[in-house]
Amino acid sequence: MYHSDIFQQYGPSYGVRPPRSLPPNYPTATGHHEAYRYPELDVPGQRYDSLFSTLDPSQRILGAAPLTPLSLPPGPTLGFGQPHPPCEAPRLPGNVKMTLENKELWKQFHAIGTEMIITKSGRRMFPQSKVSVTGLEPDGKYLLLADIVPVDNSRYKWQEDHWEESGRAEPRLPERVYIHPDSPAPGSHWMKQPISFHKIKLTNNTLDQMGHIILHSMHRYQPRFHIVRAQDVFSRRWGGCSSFTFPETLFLTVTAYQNEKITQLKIQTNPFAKGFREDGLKKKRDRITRVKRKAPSADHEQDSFQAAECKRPLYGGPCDSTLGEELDIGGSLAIPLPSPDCAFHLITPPTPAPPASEVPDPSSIPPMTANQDQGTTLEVPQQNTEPFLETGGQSYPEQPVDRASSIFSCPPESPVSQLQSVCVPRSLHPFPPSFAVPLDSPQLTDSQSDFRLYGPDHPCGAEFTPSACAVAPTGRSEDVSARGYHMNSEIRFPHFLANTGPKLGLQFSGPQLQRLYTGGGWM
DNA sequence: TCCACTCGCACATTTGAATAGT
DNA sequence: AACTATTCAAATGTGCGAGTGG
Repeated sequence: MYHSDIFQQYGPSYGVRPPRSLPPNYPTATGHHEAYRYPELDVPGQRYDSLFSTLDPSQRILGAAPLTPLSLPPGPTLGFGQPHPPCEAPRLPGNVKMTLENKELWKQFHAIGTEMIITKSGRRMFPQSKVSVTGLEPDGKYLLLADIVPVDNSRYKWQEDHWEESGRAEPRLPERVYIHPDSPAPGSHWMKQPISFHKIKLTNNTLDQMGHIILHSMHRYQPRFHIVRAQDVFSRRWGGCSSFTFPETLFLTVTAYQNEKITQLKIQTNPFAKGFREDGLKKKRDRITRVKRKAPSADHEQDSFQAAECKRPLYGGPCDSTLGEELDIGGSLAIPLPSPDCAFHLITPPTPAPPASEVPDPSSIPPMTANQDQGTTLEVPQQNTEPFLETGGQSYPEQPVDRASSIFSCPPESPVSQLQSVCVPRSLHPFPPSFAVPLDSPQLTDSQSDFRLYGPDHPCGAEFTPSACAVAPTGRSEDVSARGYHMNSEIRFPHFLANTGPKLGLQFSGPQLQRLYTGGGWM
């Protein structure tokens, strides 16, 4: 049974975190960056207004109540292992662990260079993100969140058979956080079965109001997963949080696949793309069409690829987030199966970012390798931009697969005033060269500058429940979908907490939140 | 001309309502 | 009346390829 069957009253909802202020060395007025910089977004309290300029201010997206005084570790992730400022909640105990469930499939894609299609209307990720969690208190309530942050400060282009940099990255867009629809749920619920984030959708539409995660095309991104102890998504206090990344889930965004191998692998492994498999009707028909339309040489190229690389099964295990179901891998791709350790990297621990002048020479940083023993802690200079995953060969090194050791736990927290202590895997696994994070990537520092949630006052006092602060969702009757909720409807919170310092500004909109609102009340 | 991007298409899967049977 | 199983249509998720625009 899927989670949502159990917690039907909690539809998936999306959150938006206002963009952090840009560091001094972030590209600004040069080149084309400025044109996309949305400078008004830097102004506390107005960051999102430009995104919804066509809406009456009183009806602009919601801003859920002062969700919490805490924040997720900010991006960007300039390479794995880079220290992150903390969430403002204490870390969850070190025995809280997360593993990537379908990592074999992720590895398949990662070995080639994962590409994710992004579309205006939003596209799901494939492979899907599916994780398992252990170490939670069975009766404690937790939220599971996911977000996607840029890995570096570059834009990429596909050159014949590999990716290469083609300039600086587009400015960062407002970051959105996907809240798993089961949230909040007891630890026992999260631990009893794998947790699928398959409903995450990626878009390149900067004006998106559906709550999809907005990304730039031709950029590299890293999904992150966060476990937050809280009574509900609107909790004002978090009881702790931990964040996790899995190196093999790094991907490049595209509007059309560039690497033919990725296309073939997606077709072979994604059930929705069955129609494009060699034995599919569509494939046969299209092949006929192509033969008529194209020069023979093009077909020859296609066939040679199929012959050379697509004629043996990829792997045997489940690869889909369709919980527990084995995927039908009908055919044939001969992408070499790497055997890396896919240990996740706990990115939680953390201290505020130091001044740029304190940034140490990356070369002075001790080498880090994957499969580190649990609990190992390294002293890592702050603001290190050295990638966790060093540049290496095209394939993963052979390493013993050890699930237990792939789980990483942190020792007790040290005072934030002390040198930052970061939990890192002991061994690194190399990305394919095209995916390696350049050592000289400009640093994107984070500043925990305070920002305001919408509205200067919050006349509803401490009551930040929908009944106290929200207005009923709107929606025309003709917009009601067959599935029972209003399309394009929003739930709006007209009242907001006055700014009292750094806050996470989660926002919600769209049918998901309406379902949350109408589906059974609030916890 | 190149290339990133959008859009419509056909196909496969998923979902949920309607119906039949127990 | 309640529950389960089956059927079917609509919704949704795919990659493809033509067309567009910078």
